[in-house]
Amino acid sequence: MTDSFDSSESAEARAGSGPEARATDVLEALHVYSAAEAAMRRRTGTAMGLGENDLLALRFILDNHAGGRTTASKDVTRYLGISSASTTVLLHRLEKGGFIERRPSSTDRRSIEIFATATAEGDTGPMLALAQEQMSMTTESLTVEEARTITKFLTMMRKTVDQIGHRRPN
Amino acid sequence: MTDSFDSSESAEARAGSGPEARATDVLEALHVYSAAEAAMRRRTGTAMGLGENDLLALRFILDNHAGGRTTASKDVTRYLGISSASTTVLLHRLEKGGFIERRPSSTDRRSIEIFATATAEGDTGPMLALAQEQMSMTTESLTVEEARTITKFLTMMRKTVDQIGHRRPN
DNA sequence: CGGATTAGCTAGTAAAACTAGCAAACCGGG
DNA sequence: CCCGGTTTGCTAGTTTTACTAGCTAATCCG
Repeated sequence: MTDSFDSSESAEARAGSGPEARATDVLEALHVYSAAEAAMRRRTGTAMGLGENDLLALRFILDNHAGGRTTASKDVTRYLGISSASTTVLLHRLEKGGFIERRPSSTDRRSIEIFATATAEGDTGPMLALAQEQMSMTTESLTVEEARTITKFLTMMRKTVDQIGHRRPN
Repeated sequence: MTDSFDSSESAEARAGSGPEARATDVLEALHVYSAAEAAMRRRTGTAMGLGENDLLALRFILDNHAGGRTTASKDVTRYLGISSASTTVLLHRLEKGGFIERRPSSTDRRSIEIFATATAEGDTGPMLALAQEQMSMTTESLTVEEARTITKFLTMMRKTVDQIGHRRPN
């Protein structure tokens, strides 16, 4: 699938060359990674009848659940960057599929609280957990220094990216 | 938009705590960045009448062009991981928009060669270049050491991710 | 209290992917 | 040489999924 993306090896191959080449290498590696991740999500998603955004939303909800946080519709909306209407339909889709439950919030009667079902934990969980675990193994091989560098870099890049092309849905 | 992703600040805030916390911080930062990038691509794309995959394809073609390689329909198909039918329509869309030209291949008469037009270079270029430039500025502030660390990490992660989804959860 | 804002929903529309299936060109064994 | 199998790109019709517009109910705040 993405195995045919020829440019991928060049960044690694050049990973120790001239000073100007570095910056583009990083960008290219980042870009290649993004493509690989999207492809992975597509594989995983279609394998269990979910779209890319459905999967992202589900992971988001599971992550929140694991962290003891409840998730609301608006959170998903903001996380995915789609409209609130799309989010409604997406959540109904996940509910009908038996992955989540929607209960009215106890504190805000306009809002809903989203819970992942046992199905989502047991069926999706392993699937995502496997990915998560393999990725964790990679990150845990990093030194403290390296981890800090990478985290700082990614946060910087996120802020940069957030400022490109301003638009506000809903 | 993604500025409201509440979990985002935690990775940065914790970026100096325990050694085990680092690994998850890196993963979280990576996730958050991915979401931000996808949102950015969505914004940029709709701002110039192109979808996410259109933009990815165009960048792929421009990259190939810059590297002296010609692009065929099948290459785009494999790169994006979509069906050949979708690729056909996508390319026709880009052609009608004046971003690419499709010429019959000289060596294989079934195949076509895709060329980016001056419009794509001059019109899309700046748009993408702006993003690229801003991101470049970020990457260029890195030291050699940091750049190497990040590139190595991203490449490792890509390899990990490439192996996910070719397996069965049950 | 009363206007403004926020959360979620419905309805209808548009974009973009999919499947199925086709014609032309290419490749390779007999 | 030639005939079956494969590859490339295409059309047609369908499905998925996000969008816009606009609504109701709840909450916030001056």
